[in-house]
Amino acid sequence: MNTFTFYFYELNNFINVILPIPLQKQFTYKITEAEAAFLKSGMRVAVEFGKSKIYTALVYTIHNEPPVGYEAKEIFQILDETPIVNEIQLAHWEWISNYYMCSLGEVFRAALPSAFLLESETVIQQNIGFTTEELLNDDEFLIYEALQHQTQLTINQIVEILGKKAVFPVIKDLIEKNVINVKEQIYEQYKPKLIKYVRLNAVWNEKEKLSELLETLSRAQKQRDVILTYFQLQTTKKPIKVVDLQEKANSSAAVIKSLVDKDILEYYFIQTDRINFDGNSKEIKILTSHQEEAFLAIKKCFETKQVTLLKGITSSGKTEIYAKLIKQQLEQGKQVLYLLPEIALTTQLIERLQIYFGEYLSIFHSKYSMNERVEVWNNVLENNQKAQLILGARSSLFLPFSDLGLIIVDEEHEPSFKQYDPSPRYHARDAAIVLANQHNTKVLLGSATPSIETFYNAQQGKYGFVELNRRFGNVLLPEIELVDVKEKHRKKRMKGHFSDRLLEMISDALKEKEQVILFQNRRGFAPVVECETCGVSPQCPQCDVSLTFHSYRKELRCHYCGYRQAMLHNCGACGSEKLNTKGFGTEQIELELQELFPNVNIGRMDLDTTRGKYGYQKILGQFQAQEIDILVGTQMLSKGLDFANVSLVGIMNADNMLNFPDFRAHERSYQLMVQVSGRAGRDQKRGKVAIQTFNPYHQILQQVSTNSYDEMFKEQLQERWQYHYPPFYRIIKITLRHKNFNSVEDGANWLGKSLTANVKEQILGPTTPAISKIRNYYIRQIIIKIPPKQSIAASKNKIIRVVNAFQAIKEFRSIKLTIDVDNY
DNA sequence: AGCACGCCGACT
DNA sequence: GTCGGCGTGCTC
Repeated sequence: MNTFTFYFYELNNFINVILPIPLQKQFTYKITEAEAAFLKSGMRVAVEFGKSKIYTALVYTIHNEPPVGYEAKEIFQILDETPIVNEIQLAHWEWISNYYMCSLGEVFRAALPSAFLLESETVIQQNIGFTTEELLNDDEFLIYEALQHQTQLTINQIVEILGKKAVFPVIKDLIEKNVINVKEQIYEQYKPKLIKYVRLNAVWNEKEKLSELLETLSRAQKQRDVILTYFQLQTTKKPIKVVDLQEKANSSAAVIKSLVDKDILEYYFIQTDRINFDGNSKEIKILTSHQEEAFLAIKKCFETKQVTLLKGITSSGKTEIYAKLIKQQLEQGKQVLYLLPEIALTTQLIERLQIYFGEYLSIFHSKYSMNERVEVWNNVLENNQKAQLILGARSSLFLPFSDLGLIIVDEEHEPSFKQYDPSPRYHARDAAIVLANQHNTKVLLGSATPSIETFYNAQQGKYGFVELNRRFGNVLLPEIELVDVKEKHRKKRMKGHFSDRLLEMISDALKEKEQVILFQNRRGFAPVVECETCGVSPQCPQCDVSLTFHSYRKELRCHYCGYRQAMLHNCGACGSEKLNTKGFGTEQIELELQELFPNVNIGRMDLDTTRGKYGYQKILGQFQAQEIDILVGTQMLSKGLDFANVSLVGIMNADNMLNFPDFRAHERSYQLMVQVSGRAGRDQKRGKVAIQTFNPYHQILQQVSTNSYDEMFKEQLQERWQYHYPPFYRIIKITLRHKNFNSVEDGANWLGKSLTANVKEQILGPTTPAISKIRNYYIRQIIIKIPPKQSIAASKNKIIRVVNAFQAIKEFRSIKLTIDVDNY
C-alpha cells in the first residue's frame, strides 16, 4: 500500500442516517470507501445503536466530514441493493417533520411498512464448513462452542455466555472470520406467497393408464371422484389449485392428501402476488351532460389552480368523474393516488374501481397484512402497472411514488384523515397537497359537505371550485322530518327511545318491504349506570369517565382504556339495589327494536360487531342481501354505502352530537347528518329521513332539513372569526401527561407561563380536558392560537425553544408531552 | 423511544 | 447480606 492510497483511505467516508426513534438529532456512521461508492440516499442499513440494539436506519446523506467530539461507529450491514425511498419522499418527510413538529425518525417509522424495519431480536447461526478453531480467541471460542449445541443464538444469550454487555465487537469479528452469519430472515420478513397446486404423477400421464388408475381406486369412492374431477378441470389446460380441486370435487384435503401419499397426485408450488386481479375490466360509463360539464370545469381549474374542490351531493356521480380523470392519467403512464377515509375502503367503491381499472389498481390500508403492504410498496417503487393506481387510506401517502399525475382526496371533510395518536400527527389532505406540489401535479378534493377550511379556500379563490348539484338519474334528495322528542315525551307518545312518528315510518317502510337504517352515534347499551338512591355511577378505576354498560356480556366497560368488569348488582357507594341506566347506545336500540318488531330481522353495526378484516363485509353483505331489515349503527354507516332498497333513515338523537364541546361540533353534526341522510332512497323513490331531537329549532337541524350548506357555512365561518378559530386562526395543542397529579399540574403551569411570556400568540390554559385521566395518567392541555397573517413557522420556532427549556428541567423530564399542530 | 447505570426497600 | 424498584442520562 503506498502513501497515497493510505492517505486516501484516511479520507474518511461517513453517512448520516435517519433512525426510527423520536430524536431530532442525525446520527453519523463510518463507512468504507467501497460502501461509500455503493450506498445511496434512501437505502437501508442496519446499525448498532447504544450497546445492544440494532436498528434499521435510512441513509440520508453521504459525506466526508468526520464528526467532532466522538468516534463514529461503523455500520453493521447494508440491507438494500437499490434505494427503497426516493428523493421526493425524503423532501416530503422533511416537510411533515417541520410542519407537524416531530422528528424525521417518527415519519420514517410511520412511512415504511413494518416489515422493512428489522426486528431487534437478532439471531446468529453457524456457517457450515468452518473448522479452523485455532483462529478464535477465548470469547469467540465460547460462542463457537455454544453453536455446536444450539443452532442459533440471540443477542441476549450471547450476553449471558460471555458475561459482558459489549458483544457486538465479538460478533463482528466472528462474521469477518466467516464463522457465523446473521440470520437473513431478520432482515427480510417479507415472504412471497406460495400457492399449492396439484398435478397427476407423470407415471399416469398416458391415456391408456386412466382406466387402470380408476380400477385401483374402485374401492375408494371419494378418491375416485377427486380424480374424475381432476380430469374435468384438466381440460381447461390451466394449473389446478388444490383448493379448487377440493371445492369442485366437493371433497376434503385429507382425501387429496391420501392420493398424494399413493403417488397418484403430487403437489407443486407457484409463487404469486398476493394482490391480483382476475376479473374483466369494463369501460367507464359515459358521463351525463352534467358530469361532463363538471369534468371539463375541473380540467379548466387545473390549468390555473393546483387544488380543486368538487362539491357534489350524494349520488351525483362523482366517482365516474374521478374515473375519467384517472383514466387520462393512466393512459399517459402516470401514477394516481386516490385517498379515502379508512372506513370507506371496505365498500362498493373498491368493486366499482376494480371493474374500471382492475389491472392498474392496488389497494393499501391498515387491514392489509404486512406482506401485502410490502408488495404494494415494491410495485409502486418499480412503477409497475398493477400499482399505477393506488386506492388507500391516509398512510398510502407515504408510498414511493416517482411519477404522480393526480391525487384525489375523496370525502375530504372526514376527520379520520387526521392522525392523532402516534406521531406524526399529520392531516392526509394537507400533506397530500404538499406532496402534489413536490411532484408538480394536481389535487382534486371531493365532498358533498366540504370542511369549512376547504370551502373557505375555494371561496377565496385559492382552490378551484366545481359544483355538481344534480343526483344521478335526477333522484330527489330525501325528505327530512324533524321530530320533537320533548313534545312527544310531554304527550307520552314515546316508546322507549322511539317516537310514535318514527315507529309509524318504520312500519310503513317494512310494509313496503323496504329497509331501514337507524343511526345512533354511541355504541354499547347505556353510557351511564346511576344509583337511584345516591346518584353515584360506577367510574373506571384508571380513567376519569363513567363506565359504559354493555348488555350483551352484562358488563361495564371503559371506552378509553378497555377496562371491563361484571355489571354490579348493587351500588358500590350505598349498597342500594336500584341501579338505573341513563342515555342509550346502539345495543339498547337494537333490543328495543326486537321487542317492538319481533318478526323483523335486526342487525347492528358498530365497533363491537365489526372486529376483524371482514367484519364489515359480513354485516353489510347480509344487509345487501336483505337478510336484515333494520340496521342499527354508529357513524360507520354513513360512509359511501349504496343500498337500493333503503327508504328510511332514522337519526335517534341529534342532540348529543350538537352539544359536543368542540368548535367543530356544529360543522361535524351537519356533515354527519347529511351523509347519513344520503343513504335513503337511492332508486326511483324519494327517501325519508327522521331526525329525533329535543330542539328542532336548532339552526344546524334547520339547515340539514332544508339542505342549506351555504347558510351553514356562512354562519359557522362567522363564529370561527368571532371566536378565533380556523381557518382564520391556526391552533396548536400541547398535551401533558403524568401519573402524578401534582407533577402535571406544576409542569403545565410552568409551561403555560413560559409560553405566555415568550410566545406572542394567544395561550389558552393550561386546562383540564373533559376526561382528565386516562389509563392512570393525569392530563393537562394548552392551546396556542396563531392569528392570521402571522408566520406559523416563526411561532413554532418559539414554541420549540420553550418546550426545550421545559424538558431541560429535571422535575419535568418525566412528563409526557405531545404537540399536535392543526389538532382538528 | 429503549436501555444501562445507579442508588434505596423487602426478602432468600 | 442480595434482588429489584424506577429516576436520570445517553445513544453516532
